[in-house]
Amino acid sequence: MSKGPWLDEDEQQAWRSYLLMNRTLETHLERHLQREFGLSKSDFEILVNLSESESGRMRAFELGRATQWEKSRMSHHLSRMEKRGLIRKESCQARYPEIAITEEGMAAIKACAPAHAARVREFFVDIFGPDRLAVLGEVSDDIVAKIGQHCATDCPPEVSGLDAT
Amino acid sequence: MSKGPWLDEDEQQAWRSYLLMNRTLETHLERHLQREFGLSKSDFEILVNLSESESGRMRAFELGRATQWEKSRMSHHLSRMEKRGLIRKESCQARYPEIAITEEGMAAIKACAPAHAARVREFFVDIFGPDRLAVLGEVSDDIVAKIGQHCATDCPPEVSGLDAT
DNA sequence: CTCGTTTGGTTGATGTGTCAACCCGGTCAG
DNA sequence: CTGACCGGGTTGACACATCAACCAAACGAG
Repeated sequence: MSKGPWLDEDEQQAWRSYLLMNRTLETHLERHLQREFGLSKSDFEILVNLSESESGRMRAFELGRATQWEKSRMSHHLSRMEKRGLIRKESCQARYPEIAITEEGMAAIKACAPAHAARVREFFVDIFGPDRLAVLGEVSDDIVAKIGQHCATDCPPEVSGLDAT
Repeated sequence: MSKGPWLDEDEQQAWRSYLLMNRTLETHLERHLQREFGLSKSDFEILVNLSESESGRMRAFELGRATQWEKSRMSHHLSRMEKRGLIRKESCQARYPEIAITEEGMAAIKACAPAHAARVREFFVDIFGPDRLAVLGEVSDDIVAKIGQHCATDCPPEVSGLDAT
């Protein structure tokens, strides 16, 4: 009953440790971000990308590429962020609007970035240490690559497109 | 500008690889679960716990301890799962209801577990390999411990309890 | 006994993610 | 020109998570 694809004890155990660590770390980081600065992880991600871009403005689908979000999620979230004054949708002359970070958004991310980085260092980077961290990075890339190649052949994202025909 | 708590290039890079891997793996696993078996990760987690218990029945707060969910999340989710027929709340003679897995729930998890395990193996366990996996498990436990101890001293979960005084 | 607290659990409001459907402007085949 | 089909983006409905407030039984000290 354990020959198939099953995980043995050790594997099971490591996998569960990993899952728990993940959840714990994620919630820890997000709670601090939220409580101290009123930003969600999602807000943070968007603001990081915008603030790192030269002009402080990007097209929505560039953000989508960078964050790997679905376009509808992006659209919803950007609307909410605009309502909160963190970004602005600028319709300039081009046919698609650009997303620009506002003063307020810039201030928000500058305020929270150091504390956030410090936490990542304290609870992740420093516990791994340089060597193991490097290994983790490599393995992570391998996993992403493997899933990517798997999906390329196996799960073309819901093509069958017939709209309303 | 990089002396404070800041992350250097390599650290930054590893951390981002890790984040991406995480998201990718999680969404990959969850999509398959959802599409092939109609279960969310949350459903899966509950059903795993119930099906692993001797009697197939647990109190809600035991599930809470096992999954680390907030009690309100648990309550909401159990209600939805009951509506879908995956579990049952049995009010027997004790004052608090027990959560029991149904035939249908049992069938669902038995159906999806092998495929799920196979994916975890293919995209995670086998890519790490036994040694690195073991290391990851240890580091994960360390991180959880560190966050735990940090929170014990630093962030007692919002005590101030005054109800409506 | 009675009041205050703790424990286990529910509820409702709100914010967020996902899916499917749709819209609109280009592009390309015929 | 017409009509299929993109790519980029929005919308609405729904599932889900979180928070705060609440409820009821059990416990403990006075």
